[in-house]
Amino acid sequence: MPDENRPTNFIRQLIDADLASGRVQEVVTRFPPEPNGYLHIGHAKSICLNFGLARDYGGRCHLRMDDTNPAKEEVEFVESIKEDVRWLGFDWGRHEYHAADYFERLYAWAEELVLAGKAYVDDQSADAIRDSRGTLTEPGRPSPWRERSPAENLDLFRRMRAGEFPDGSRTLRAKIDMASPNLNLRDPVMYRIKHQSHHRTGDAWCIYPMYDWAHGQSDAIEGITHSICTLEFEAHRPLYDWFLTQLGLAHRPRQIEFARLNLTYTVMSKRLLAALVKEGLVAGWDDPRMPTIAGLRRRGYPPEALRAFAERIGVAKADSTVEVELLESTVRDALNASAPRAMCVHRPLKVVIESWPEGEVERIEAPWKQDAPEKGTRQLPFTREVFIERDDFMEVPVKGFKRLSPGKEVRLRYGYVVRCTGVVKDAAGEVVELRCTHDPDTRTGAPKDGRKIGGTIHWVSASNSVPATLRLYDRLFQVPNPGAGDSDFRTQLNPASLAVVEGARIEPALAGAAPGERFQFERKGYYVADAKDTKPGAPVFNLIVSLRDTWAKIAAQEKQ
RNA sequence: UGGGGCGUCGCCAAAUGGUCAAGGCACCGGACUCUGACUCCGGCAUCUGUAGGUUCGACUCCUACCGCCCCAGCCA
Repeated sequence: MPDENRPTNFIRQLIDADLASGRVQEVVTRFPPEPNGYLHIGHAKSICLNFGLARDYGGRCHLRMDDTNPAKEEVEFVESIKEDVRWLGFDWGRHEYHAADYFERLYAWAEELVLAGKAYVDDQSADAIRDSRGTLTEPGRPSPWRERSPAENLDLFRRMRAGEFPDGSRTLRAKIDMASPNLNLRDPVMYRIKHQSHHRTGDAWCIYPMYDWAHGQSDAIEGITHSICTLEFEAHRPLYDWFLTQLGLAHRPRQIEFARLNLTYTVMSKRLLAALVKEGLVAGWDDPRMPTIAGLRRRGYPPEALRAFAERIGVAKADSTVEVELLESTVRDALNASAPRAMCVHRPLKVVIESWPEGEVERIEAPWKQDAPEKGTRQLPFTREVFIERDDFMEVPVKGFKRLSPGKEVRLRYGYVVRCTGVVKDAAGEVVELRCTHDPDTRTGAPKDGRKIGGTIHWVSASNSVPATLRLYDRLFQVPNPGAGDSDFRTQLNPASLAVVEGARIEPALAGAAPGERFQFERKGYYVADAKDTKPGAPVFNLIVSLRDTWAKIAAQEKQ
């Protein structure tokens, strides 16, 4: 039964009604991707919806490869799809199916329709079929082959299957209504001839079923109760139902349509995503800037964040575009709860603490996560020379600046309060080093005299830190709706979507980060050790999402 | 244009004839803070595409209009 705490939606209400009326006794859904590309976050919405419904209603969700077009599908995609669904946290158990496994059954049903005079073999070319389909306002014209006898149709259809005819020479069409205002009902094609081997059935077939003919029947075979798909299939529903009715199948799945996900600053179509990859605009399907599940995984997004996101955006029928900020907020939420904290200086500025004895190292024990003592601690070596963030020093501080500037104090997180006593510049006038003194009484608490320390900044030991490569990712596009109208999304790419920082310094405890391990680099953002490129001794971290930065916002407003 | 859908706060999205126009994100204040993070407090639609109508009462029913999306693949 539905969970009272979960937001309702129209699909749950339909299911509730079906259950209440006794139309169905259980809930069986399916996620039916075509294995012709990588899954993206829009698919994640559908996966969470279908598997989530099955989970909440104590039913089941099937994973079905909708592989009816051998020209586009590959096993590589089948594998990536399974990996992605699993990674998202869903389990289809033994219910993995392929539309291709139903080819024989579908064929037999097609013969039934032929015999019943409800389908016919059409010898027209694709062009001729298009020309006779009519337009939005004019009815179509019947094919000259529409009135063939069932016997002749059966013979022809069998010979189609036997491979007697070349590609495109004939089709099997449902005999419905060439004057229907719904174009999908104007004798839709059920089978086309394609002498092409299929990733699953090999060369067993040279005719392949169309989506409309395969989908509803596949649903029926599997006992699907609610066949959930996106809005563009709404006009196909009468056809979906027509086939089921003609076949007189006992089990009647019900098709329900919902609005697909759109995200700002993102493209979601497989075509555009493929173009980004093919044209080398990104580094591959799993480039961390891609909205593919593989890309988001490599980026470091935790699967629970994607699930929470799906929950937060809801399900409805109105076309909508969700702001990426909502996704980012969900990711921060998940990571804030789980990620250990650590320190990483992105653009190091050397600080010499003149009051600290040369060569002395104090090992400071700091928690991995302050509110989660069970996560343990790590040691921070405090030394005479440390690095701080260049941005955390201003020679002439603007108003409101709480970090370091000449004569002022800041706390080095988990360490001491230091005061800036000098600034060293190079010939060009660039600040290259700071001189400071520390207050030895401030290691564990506030200064004895009660003076307030406004800011705390992160730091690493100069001698006991490790260099790391940082990959700072930002949105791939600089416009909210790339490709809108007749614009070319290629011209809207964000040139700063990837910035590589080579000279960053991380605390020593981070040196051995395992690929895929996530951290919050305090005051900066959440990072993940890159799954492919991070190596012992040469760590590479990807920015998952930055921390909210109120100061940056204030500073930006001051500027205007 | 024929058919099918959809229009509630900047973005999502509840509400299914009875003072309830939820909630989240964003945004704006403020508190707290050894992360300018997190957390916390407060603000944010007299109004539900528009115009009429029905009703004691309408976001929810009716009518008309306006706007947006989908359909003319032997793609899914």
